Amino acid sequence: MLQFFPTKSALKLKNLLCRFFMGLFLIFRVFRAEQKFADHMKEKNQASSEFAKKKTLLEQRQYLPIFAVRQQLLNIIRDNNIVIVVGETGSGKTTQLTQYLHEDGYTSYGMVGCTQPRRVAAMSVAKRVSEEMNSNLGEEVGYAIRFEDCTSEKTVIKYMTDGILLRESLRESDLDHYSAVIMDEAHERSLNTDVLFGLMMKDKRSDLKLIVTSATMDSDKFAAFFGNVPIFHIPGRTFPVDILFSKVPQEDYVEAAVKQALQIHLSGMVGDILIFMPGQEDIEIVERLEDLENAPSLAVLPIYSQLPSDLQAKIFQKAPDGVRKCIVATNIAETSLTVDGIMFVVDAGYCKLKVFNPRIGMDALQIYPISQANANQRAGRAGRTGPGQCFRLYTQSAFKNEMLTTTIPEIQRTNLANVVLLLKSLGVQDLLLFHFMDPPPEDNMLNSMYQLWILGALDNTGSLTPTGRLMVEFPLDPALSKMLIVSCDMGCSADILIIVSMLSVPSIFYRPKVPSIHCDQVREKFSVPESDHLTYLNVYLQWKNNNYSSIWCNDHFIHTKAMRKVREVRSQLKDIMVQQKMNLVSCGSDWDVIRKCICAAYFHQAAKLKGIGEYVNVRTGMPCHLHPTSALFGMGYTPDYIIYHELVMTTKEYMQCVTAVDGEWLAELGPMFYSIKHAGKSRQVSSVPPEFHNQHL
DNA sequence: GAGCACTGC
Repeated sequence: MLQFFPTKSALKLKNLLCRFFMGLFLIFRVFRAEQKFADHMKEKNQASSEFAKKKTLLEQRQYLPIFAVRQQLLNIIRDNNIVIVVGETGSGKTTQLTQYLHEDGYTSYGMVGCTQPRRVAAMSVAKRVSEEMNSNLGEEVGYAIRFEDCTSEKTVIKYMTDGILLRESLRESDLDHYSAVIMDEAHERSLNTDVLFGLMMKDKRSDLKLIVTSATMDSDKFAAFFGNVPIFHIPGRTFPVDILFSKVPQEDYVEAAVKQALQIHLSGMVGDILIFMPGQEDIEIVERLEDLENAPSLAVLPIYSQLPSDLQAKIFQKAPDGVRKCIVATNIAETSLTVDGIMFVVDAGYCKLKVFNPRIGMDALQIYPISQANANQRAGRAGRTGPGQCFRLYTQSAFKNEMLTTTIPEIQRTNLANVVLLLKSLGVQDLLLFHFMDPPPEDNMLNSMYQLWILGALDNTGSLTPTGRLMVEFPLDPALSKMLIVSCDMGCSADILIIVSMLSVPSIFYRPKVPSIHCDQVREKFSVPESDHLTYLNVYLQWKNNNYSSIWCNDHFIHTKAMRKVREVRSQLKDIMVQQKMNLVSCGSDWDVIRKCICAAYFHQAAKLKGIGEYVNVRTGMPCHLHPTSALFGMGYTPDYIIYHELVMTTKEYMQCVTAVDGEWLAELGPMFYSIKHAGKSRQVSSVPPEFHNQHL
């Protein structure tokens, strides 16, 4: 790095230059107006500073490991339509590959597209590359993420999230605008990446170059999937990390992690510590590390996605001199954010995963051992600024014999209703024959098709109905799209639009670590006793009445960031509704209409009261519980029938976001499920035998 | 009377 000190000779030089420019100034003044001169100097200064910047950027580019193999890489891409690139951390693949293809002429007949699994990555990489190419962001180099299209007609290099490319392929299936597509970080195997993989194999243009980047572990599998295509290896530039395994299995990983961190801290070695924990709860326990009096000058900083952003920012701030940072993180720190200065990683070896069970239509959020790939990624976090150490709180044999090499891809453990709808709209006839790299369980596919049939998106032959076609337009789960579509006929679309937007954003309510009665009292002000959905509507309307104020949010224990996102989602959905000529009307204060509309899209997720505060699933008979955050919880108001938005298994089977409905609505709106049984005076809704359902699969 | 890893359109 260059440093400038105002020495004597430098001051002399400055004086000389000043005189020189003063002289110039006087001469110019004779011929030109002052303003013109100023403009000229401005331009000149800009040009020279840009030259300096360009030079250093060019030098930086040439210093990257990928530069040494540039020509080889371009040759192999020229000779093959699909190439797997293994690019280690720090190789420069993400910023350079696109530019090399541009320099090699690929942008003369189409764009070079590059997908990223995360929005921030797409934005920041595009910014960097536009600087390296000496152009303004959004011109030659641009990016596109949800809610933000920063590209123009000039754009030749386009970074985007994988979801954007997937949506684009809906509109033009052969990706005509592109001459080359790079799917970066494909080893993360996001749902969108996996669907794109299959589509790329289905009917790929013969002149489209596809470059898939992967980690070493998956490269052979990737190459085989795409038809034994070549693998190209780019070395990385990171520092070595010593890996130390636990000699014996640890019973309590929280305690073990705290002990290990303390040992590092007291050993006198310099550098910050990063501890990986599975969830928020464990992180809060580890924080008590700070209380240990014998640990001087240690700053314990938690980080997880639900943490308010001002507290999140703390991990990036420099600690005071002599203070060591000890960051306690979920797997958010594995890929999503990078902290410099980490020399030690303490890895508990667990993470939380959401796994979908199609048989009962329920997600289970559970703690699982991480995979070897995760473990290596975590260890790598210690080697970014210098040589590091990674302490694994599990044995070497556990690593080798008990951990999977890679994590089970999302497509095999998630509800596929959305994927099925998307593929159907792309004209994929038999989904079970679709070319997935790792096919999802058949049960899962059939269940999703069944759910789409219930919602009227698929007909009895399994083809897309007009309703289904309309549902594809919305970036929503099928039941939510359905609710929006139905609401137009029921005259409450403006209200449902808000509810759908609220449901598309996680965690609206903020609960402080030390729970206060005040917080609960404030919350009760919004509560609509018969419905969480209506409670959400209420919150949004009140926020709107308070001019979308963030102070109002803070005063009412509501996440401002989440509410802003709700507003964005609402506006995007509204645009689609207008475009699809769907009418936007509010039913005002007639909230029964809204409840009925919710019922029309969620009748398949209903529960019946059985005992005090106990519910059973109407279809499966499985006991389900109201979640304690529900407006209906412990209110003494227990309706006979409710529908739920989501069923999640944590410590119990919990229904999240519920609304009271009339039993008769269920029979009326979901006749394929329910019939009214007349038993004396009272009428009961009963489930239609399941054999009936199977006729349609 | 519970507690929610992370993404994305």
